[in-house]
Amino acid sequence: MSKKRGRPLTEALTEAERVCLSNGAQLTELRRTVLQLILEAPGPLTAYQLLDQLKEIRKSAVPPTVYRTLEFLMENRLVHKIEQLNAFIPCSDAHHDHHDVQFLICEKCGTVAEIEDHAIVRALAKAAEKQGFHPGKAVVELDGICAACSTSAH
Amino acid sequence: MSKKRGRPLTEALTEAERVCLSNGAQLTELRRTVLQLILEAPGPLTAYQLLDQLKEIRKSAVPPTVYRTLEFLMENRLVHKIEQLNAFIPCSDAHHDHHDVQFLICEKCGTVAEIEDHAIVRALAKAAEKQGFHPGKAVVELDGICAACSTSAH
DNA sequence: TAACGGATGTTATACTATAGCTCTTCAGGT
DNA sequence: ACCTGAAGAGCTATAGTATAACATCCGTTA
Repeated sequence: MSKKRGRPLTEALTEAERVCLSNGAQLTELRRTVLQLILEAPGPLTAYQLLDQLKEIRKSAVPPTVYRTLEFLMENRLVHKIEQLNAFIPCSDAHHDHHDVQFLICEKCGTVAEIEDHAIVRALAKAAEKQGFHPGKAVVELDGICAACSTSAH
Repeated sequence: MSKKRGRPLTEALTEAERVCLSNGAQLTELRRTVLQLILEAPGPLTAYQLLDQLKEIRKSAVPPTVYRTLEFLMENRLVHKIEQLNAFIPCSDAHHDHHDVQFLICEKCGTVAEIEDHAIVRALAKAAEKQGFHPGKAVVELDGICAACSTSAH
């Protein structure tokens, strides 16, 4: 799994603080800790992987602790859930529309890339309209092999 | 939940038989029964809902029974899993490319419509190519309100 | 100080899915 | 007829994912 992240950790956390403030929400120590674990991970983390790590820091952590925290972080657009994996990744950009994002899941290395492709969004909207369907959130997850894994020959 | 289905039950089952044969697979009584339950349902069924129904017919049914059967039915393109719901629906058309299908999930009535929109497929392929990503299967699930629910005013 | 709302603690349980081994059946080769 | 191998199904146990419901703590404000 590649360790590359778009932003340094502290910058991402500061940004998260700002986002929460502007949403009238508080990034408490627990929430900040969980977000940090997700940011530091080389790939998607399941709730229970997160729980195991969290327990080392916060003895009282149990499943509801992490699920509640994840719910908060998702509401505030700081993390995404990957439905196929039951796992969570940091949101790469708090500014884009949280509902119109797509994921590229590499079956080799396990990394998940987040993209925001407007052609896809438009195609989805148009297809929905054709059916008289009023769309809310879209789940778009592509499985395959990422660029790095397909060039490195094995 | 609307009860409308595209095809009569027996026709769908006959077609399923044909598909399995041409895949060198056998639609056994168990598999046929499970498929029929899914076809008759007004909406998506979870594995355990299916299990409960199956138990009334086949006393020996346990979770692996239904999961194995579902795996078979998915491999043979007879059912789809809706990732967001952990639930299963019949495939509306065994002929289309099983990987390039999209779902419209109504939050009001719970029905799921299956579509095959080539503009979406093309947009996905293009976006993947931009990233050097080699796509396999795509999960595309749109949440929203279906035409029927948005016209009937409530 | 009382009342409240948000955050977290705590216990229990519900729901989803798979591992791994056994047993039967049936087709194909001898 | 006999052996064998592969597919299907039975069976037990357990792993993994998620939520309900109620208790407690704490800071703000009426």
